[in-house]
Amino acid sequence: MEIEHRAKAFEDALRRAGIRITRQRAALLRVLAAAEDHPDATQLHLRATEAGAAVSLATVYRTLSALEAQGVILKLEFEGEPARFEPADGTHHDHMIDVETGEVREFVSDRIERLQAEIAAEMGYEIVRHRLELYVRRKA
Amino acid sequence: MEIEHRAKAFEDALRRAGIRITRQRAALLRVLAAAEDHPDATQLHLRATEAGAAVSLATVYRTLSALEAQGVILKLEFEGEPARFEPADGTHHDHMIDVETGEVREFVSDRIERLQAEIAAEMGYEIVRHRLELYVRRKA
DNA sequence: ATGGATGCAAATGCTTTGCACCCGT
DNA sequence: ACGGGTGCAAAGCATTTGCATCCAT
Repeated sequence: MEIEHRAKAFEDALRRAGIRITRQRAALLRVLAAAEDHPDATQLHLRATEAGAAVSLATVYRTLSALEAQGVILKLEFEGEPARFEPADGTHHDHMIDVETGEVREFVSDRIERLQAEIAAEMGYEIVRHRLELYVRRKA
Repeated sequence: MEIEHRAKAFEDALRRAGIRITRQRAALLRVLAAAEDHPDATQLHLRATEAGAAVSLATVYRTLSALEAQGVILKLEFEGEPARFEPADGTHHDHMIDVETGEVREFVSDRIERLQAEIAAEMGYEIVRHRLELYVRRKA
């Protein structure tokens, strides 16, 4: 199954970094692996709890930090809401947020990526990371 | 002088919106009009205080909200720091943050703007606002 | 004069942390 | 067994808010 496989991949990444796989971390990894949306810490806490794995909110935060440090997940900070998280599945993408519904959609644009790099280079910099968010409304 | 002129323009915008120009607001407008950088609420509070105009931090926040609502200033929310503010001088631009020094530089790219609009349109949306930040490092 | 604006301190919301106990390796 | 991990409650930070007082219009 897809989710289990993904969860295992996460575990391996952590183990490689010398991080212990505890009951609560395993639970969170499974929840994250199953996430189709972009849940925040509280939602992850809730999902883990509903799945029968008691985890404290503090541990959720601590685990998310560790996962982010390992590059296993990405932290998304949209305007005016708690941070959300998504599994880092390798392919970089940016986000489009429907301001009406809150729905988040992903998109990629090689051309924009290239332009960003060009602009930075022209000013004597190289890009470490970037953030591009489009707050949109469904067209009439 | 440049700064006074800018500050007056801010006052007019507020008066037009039926907002009273109090001593503390006038002081903050002057501080904002003089800001070359991108100060946060605490820095603005400090500057107003140093300039001899006592303003409470709560009022700084309340005034910043009002100014933002009038479109007179823009709120910038970079990663991992308190919100910063900049006077809205009409021309839209994005930001490049030097991760080493914290320095913020502005840039514009019509091409990126256009591509963003295209992408949104293709997906059936129109852009309400967007946020593009490049976290960069000086090139070797 | 009168309703919006201010100051203070308390409250909020998200996130982090100190500490004593626990458990994965 | 031992050192990292956990839970709990308390602390931290940026920001907001209730309320009594004040002042711009």
